[in-house]
Amino acid sequence: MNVFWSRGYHATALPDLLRATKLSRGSLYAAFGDKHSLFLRSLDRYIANALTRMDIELDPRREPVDGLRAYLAGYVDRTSGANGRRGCLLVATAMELAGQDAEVDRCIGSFFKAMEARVAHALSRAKAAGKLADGVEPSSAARILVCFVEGLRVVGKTAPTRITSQATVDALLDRFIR
Amino acid sequence: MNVFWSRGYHATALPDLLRATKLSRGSLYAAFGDKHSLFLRSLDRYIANALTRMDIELDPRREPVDGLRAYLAGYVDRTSGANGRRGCLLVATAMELAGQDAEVDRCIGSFFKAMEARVAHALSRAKAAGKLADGVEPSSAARILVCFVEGLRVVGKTAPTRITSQATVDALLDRFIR
DNA sequence: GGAATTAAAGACCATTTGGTCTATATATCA
DNA sequence: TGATATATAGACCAAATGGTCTTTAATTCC
Repeated sequence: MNVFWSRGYHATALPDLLRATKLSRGSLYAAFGDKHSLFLRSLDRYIANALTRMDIELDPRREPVDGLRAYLAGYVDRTSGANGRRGCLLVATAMELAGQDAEVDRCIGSFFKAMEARVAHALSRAKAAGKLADGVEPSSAARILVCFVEGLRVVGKTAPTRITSQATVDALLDRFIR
Repeated sequence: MNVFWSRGYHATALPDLLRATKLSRGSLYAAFGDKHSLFLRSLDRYIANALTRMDIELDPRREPVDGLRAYLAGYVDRTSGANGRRGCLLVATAMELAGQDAEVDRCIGSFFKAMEARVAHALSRAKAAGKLADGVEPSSAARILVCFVEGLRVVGKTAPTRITSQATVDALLDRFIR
């Protein structure tokens, strides 16, 4: 997973994968079939990680606003410094392969939907608790947040400065939270 | 430019470029040096197009809020349907090459700064005209908008539905405009 | 210990990659 | 028309690509 993450699909060559998996050529093909299948497994794993992380951050037993703060703080972290420069396997794959690989399309599309649903759920709990600013509607606000964090990852590739990311996140949240 | 735009740097092979430019191998190398230089020229052109488009949309002689609406409408358009699926050369390049190609880093970093500056300028004019919601600060709001639109491009790769994009943009603008 | 299974190393393959070079055709200009 | 410059087509190149296969080593099981 890590190799694809750092370099992208096309830029990752077989030797890179062999080095990373410490497998021989034969064993790698016996275990995973081919490069594409291995990539799909990596992507699945990456997505599963992201989703479980969100489930922790946005746990229904926590204060929803705290959860959203934690969720966004995670993105600040992942778009700062070396993490930022490394980028995001999901966004990179979306830009590199979406529209040309049906399987990838499915994975990524469903991930964005799942993420949006989780954020929307947290937002509606926040709304029920009277913590949302007037006129904020959870579902569209969730879509805004999803776009925003993915955009952060893009901008974070070239300008991964923690303080401005954090300030930007705070400013955004400020428009939604009472 | 169009070939790189549709397929990305690594996925674009020499034959693709020959077909697109209608040049022979020899002529292409005589004219552009190599694949990398040609790519850089494409990227420059793409960026120049984007910047002049923004200069029109956010023209200081127009109402700043109208300008911002036009600017965002452009992104709705570019992230919907076939346009959305095609994606964005800039975002794709950021994810594919940033951090591995100094020239690309420079181009993209300066583009984001330029875009942010233009948006910030429009926002501060809007603020001066009393059109901004309380507590909105132009520079951080500009950063938010830049991240948001770039995120739209990412999400638009797999879910390029115009109505939801438009609704999301409207909902976001609603948090900033009085 | 010895047979059988498993995995590692890497030779090997066809194809494709980016890039060069030569031979031919086309256009330019005196 | 005839000499010269220009651009074409495409042969050609070494290197790298993803993928297979055989040979050798290590492990497992009886």
